[in-house]
Amino acid sequence: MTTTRRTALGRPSATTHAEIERVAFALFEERGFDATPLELIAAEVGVGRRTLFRYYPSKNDIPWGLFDRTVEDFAALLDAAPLDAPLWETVHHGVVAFNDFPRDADPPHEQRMRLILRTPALQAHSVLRYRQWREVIAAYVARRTGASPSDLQPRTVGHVSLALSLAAYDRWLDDPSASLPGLVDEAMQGLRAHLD
Amino acid sequence: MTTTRRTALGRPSATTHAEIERVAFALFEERGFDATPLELIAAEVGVGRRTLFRYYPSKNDIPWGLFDRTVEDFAALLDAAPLDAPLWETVHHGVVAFNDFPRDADPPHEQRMRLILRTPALQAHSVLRYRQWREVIAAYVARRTGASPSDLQPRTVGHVSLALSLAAYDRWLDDPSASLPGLVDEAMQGLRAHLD
DNA sequence: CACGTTATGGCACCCTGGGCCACAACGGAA
DNA sequence: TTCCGTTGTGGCCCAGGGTGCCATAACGTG
Repeated sequence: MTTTRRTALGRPSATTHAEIERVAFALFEERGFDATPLELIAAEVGVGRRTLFRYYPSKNDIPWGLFDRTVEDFAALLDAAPLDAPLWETVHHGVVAFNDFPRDADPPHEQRMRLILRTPALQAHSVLRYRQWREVIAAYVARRTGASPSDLQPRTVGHVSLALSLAAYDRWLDDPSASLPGLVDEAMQGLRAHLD
Repeated sequence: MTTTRRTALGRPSATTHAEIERVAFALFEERGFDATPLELIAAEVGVGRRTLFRYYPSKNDIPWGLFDRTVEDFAALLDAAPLDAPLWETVHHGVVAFNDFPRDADPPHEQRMRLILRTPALQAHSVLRYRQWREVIAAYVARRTGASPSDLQPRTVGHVSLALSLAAYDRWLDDPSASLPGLVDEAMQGLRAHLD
């Protein structure tokens, strides 16, 4: 994305991802996602509609912020895990830790995830974003077990890890006072009990 | 949908879901989903573009055929299962059986699922369609355990069941000679082994 | 033959997204 | 100071999905 270039060469940017995000979230909150045309966001930010597409590939991508960055962190987090624990535990702890978001995020993590997971268009789009996240898990499992990332087992673990997270988010949005990582852990315990 | 009315009252329909599906699949196969405008499908079927929207709510819904119907069957299938087996087994067998599609479907199940799961726009849309499917499972689990369908456990089982199915489909599309229900079962075995 | 009923489909419109391109706004070199 | 390369902007135009509105076509019935 746009790391603040020290050597400002060429015309300076008219806005920032953060600025667009602030304006967009305010409007989404006020009028709803679907009822907020990009035209309006652009006007509010003070840029042309065309310019928004240089900051985000699509309207659906605006609420995600720097998710790509977060995915890289997730991969690093898994790689840094000790190898003496059982594989499933390592993966699970990674997933739990991943969902421990800073409380002072702006916009708040709850608002962001509520928007994404409760707006049909965004909920649909989310599978495309979560794809890379699943692949990080599949790649890790494959490396630990000597399998290929496209084998059934690594893919299954990727899909199931996402499933647990989504179930936890579902609950969390119903009652945001609960601990999100705690709910992910609880979902895993529930699954283990279910399969026992 | 349109069950063939014996008492034809008013103007008769100009086409059928089956007809649209046939034409659409042929065009999707030939030019790809994104590169096939509804305009073209309509022309080929011999109706107006506007009319297509009276048969399908969106372009994304065309490939799904009678999935709604299938969901009802799935619910019935779970309800008919004996109560003496462990809950997880009942659910799992339901999921496996659900994925045992007739070989003579038209268009072939493989072609349909390949289109849906390998086209990004359709892959995204699929979560909206699979929602009801997940809810059938959550409702069943809730009924069997005395919980609420919106509790964490039923939702988790719904999400995880879908995860297993998707992992199996992923593999199956790579190698369609394999048995799809077999792969779902294998995914479940893999998960159990993983969590052990 | 008129009438109610049901489906069609044209028209106007809004919205997302992308190609194209002139131009604006910088820093640096001459 | 002026010119130039670089980089971001944003207007214009178009394709395509999706919706509301409404006139009209194509039936069966009385």
